[in-house]
Amino acid sequence: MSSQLEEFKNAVYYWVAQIPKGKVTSYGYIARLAGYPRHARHVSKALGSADKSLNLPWQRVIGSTGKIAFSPDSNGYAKQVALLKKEGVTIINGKVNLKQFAWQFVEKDKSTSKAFNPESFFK
DNA sequence: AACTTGACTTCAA
DNA sequence: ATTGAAGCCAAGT
Repeated sequence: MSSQLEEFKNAVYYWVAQIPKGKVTSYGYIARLAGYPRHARHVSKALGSADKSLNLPWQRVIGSTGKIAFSPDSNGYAKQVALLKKEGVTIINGKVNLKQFAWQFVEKDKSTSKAFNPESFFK
């Protein structure tokens, strides 16, 4: 059996992997999709401990206000900005214009929502 | 057991 | 638009 922590991580990784190239979303949003509301801070922790072989687009996860979560002088900050710019996302003063780049997982199309089922993605 | 620490969020000045 | 306090919660000291 897998620990609850693994469940959480897998769910987070799954949803982060769904973010389309050139779009961004927030830690809190991922937490909700994963089924763990109020765990935004743990999403960042999970990403930090994610295996690099998963090739997760971690750079597409930012703060709820569109701000890069890393400290501006940090190493990760520069890396994240570079990666985002590379895929067409514009960053102004450390922030992304959410009106333009925010990703929302919309389930209005119920017929395809089945394709996005974390349960079947792992294992 | 008590306190600190985050790649967070929300709300009120 | 900015800032700061408070709320959040699992992990680490």
